[in-house]
Amino acid sequence: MKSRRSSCSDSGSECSEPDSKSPQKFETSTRRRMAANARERKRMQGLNTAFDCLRKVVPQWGQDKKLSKYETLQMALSYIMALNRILTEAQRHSAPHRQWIDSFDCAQPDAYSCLMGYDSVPGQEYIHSSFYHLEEHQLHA
DNA sequence: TAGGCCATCTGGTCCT
DNA sequence: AGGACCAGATGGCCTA
Repeated sequence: MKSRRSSCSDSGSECSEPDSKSPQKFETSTRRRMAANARERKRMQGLNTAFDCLRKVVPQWGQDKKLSKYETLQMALSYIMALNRILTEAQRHSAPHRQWIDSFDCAQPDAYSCLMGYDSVPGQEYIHSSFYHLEEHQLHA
């Protein structure tokens, strides 16, 4: 566990004034806050898992240091654009090999797992939705 | 020691 | 009402 806010800890007890509400209401809101904190923690862990998955498929060029989240996103963007360009060029210059290119079903979101080399990973849905988002963004650009 | 990166908490907003 | 998502604040850890 990393840092905690000193005054408003996991209990959430010091952030509001117990006297201003009935003890029961106070307890309810405290319990809700704790549950919300736990959900948020879990959500962020899922997000980090997705970032780890992304780091695995993005080129690092021998960098021993782990890419930051921002760097990972930048790298993913560059990587996708580069692959896209390669594919476009290949399609343009090698019509006879069209069949070979078309065989890359991995370009479909449903088949990302075969690109990534595993069948199912936690947070995969998040990655898929991100790719959908990217595609939509490109369509509207 | 400063700056970058990160985890966590929190309150607000939107959606179901 | 409650959950998901988001952005801001805060403090810890690490490196140059």
